[in-house]
Amino acid sequence: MESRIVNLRSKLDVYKAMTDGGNIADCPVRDVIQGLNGKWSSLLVMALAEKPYRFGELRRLVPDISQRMLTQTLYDLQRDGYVHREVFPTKPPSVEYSLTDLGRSMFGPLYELVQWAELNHDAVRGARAAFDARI
Amino acid sequence: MESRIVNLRSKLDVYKAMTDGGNIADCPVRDVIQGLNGKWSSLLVMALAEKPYRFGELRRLVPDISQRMLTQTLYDLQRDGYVHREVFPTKPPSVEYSLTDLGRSMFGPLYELVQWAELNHDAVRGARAAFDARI
DNA sequence: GTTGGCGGTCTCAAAAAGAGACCAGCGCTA
DNA sequence: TAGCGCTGGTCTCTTTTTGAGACCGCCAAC
Repeated sequence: MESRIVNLRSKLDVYKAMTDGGNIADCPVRDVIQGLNGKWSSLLVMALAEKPYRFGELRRLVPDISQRMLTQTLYDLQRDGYVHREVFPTKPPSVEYSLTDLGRSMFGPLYELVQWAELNHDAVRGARAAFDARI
Repeated sequence: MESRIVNLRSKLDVYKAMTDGGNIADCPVRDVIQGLNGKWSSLLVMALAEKPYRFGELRRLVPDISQRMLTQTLYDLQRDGYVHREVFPTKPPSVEYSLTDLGRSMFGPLYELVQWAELNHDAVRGARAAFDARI
């Protein structure tokens, strides 16, 4: 099984990849992860993995995002190659956002993490409550 | 294959999990993901997945983290149940941080994402460069 | 006695995020 | 024809988060 091989590989390998062998500050892996760390990035990728959406649709889909942050997060995702932006010359012009191949490829691992969160949010919330009670 | 089943499940399912079926704002999945979104969280989890570390060791291992953020991120990770904090009554007292079972369980999916980043950072950096050149 | 490591806390400045007003262009309605 | 709403944004202002670095008591070695 592939997953077994993965588990047998030293965790050190990946940690080294993340720290670039001492040159921690400008590590490419950290650089990439950083781009996904934003408050809204993963949520928007999850939404666009379902189907392409237009700006206003995303806005209504995620009502607690500000227009400013929606613009900026989509811009960043586009810049990093996860999202494609297409303007249709209708009146008024509409703009559609969709995942690129790279975005879809990244969606795989992200999906795993979200699935883990779905399975374990009770444990996390429990830990949080227990921690807060102990204080 | 499990992964095939995963791919066949509607992406909508997971998106719905992340959006809590309309109650997007207080969604538990988003809540959990949010705790991992910090700038330093994933890096520290990667480090602690290798082996337990003490405060000062982590500080030296990640030289560009401020002491303040190291304290706070470890505190948050501990609160969410990913990290265990143990004080040894030496002189001066030393504090060891290690992953809990929950933390190790979360490390799995996180590892996948980091591995993806390792494989694809060239593509991301390329996309970024192309995007910046086009502007 | 002074220096250094231990694991932090505190303060203040800088950066990022959030709230919401504002914009041009067009279609609809009154 | 005057207003209104929808399109996808930008601009400004305030609040929150992060970063840089001084400071803390304690003890051991020099």
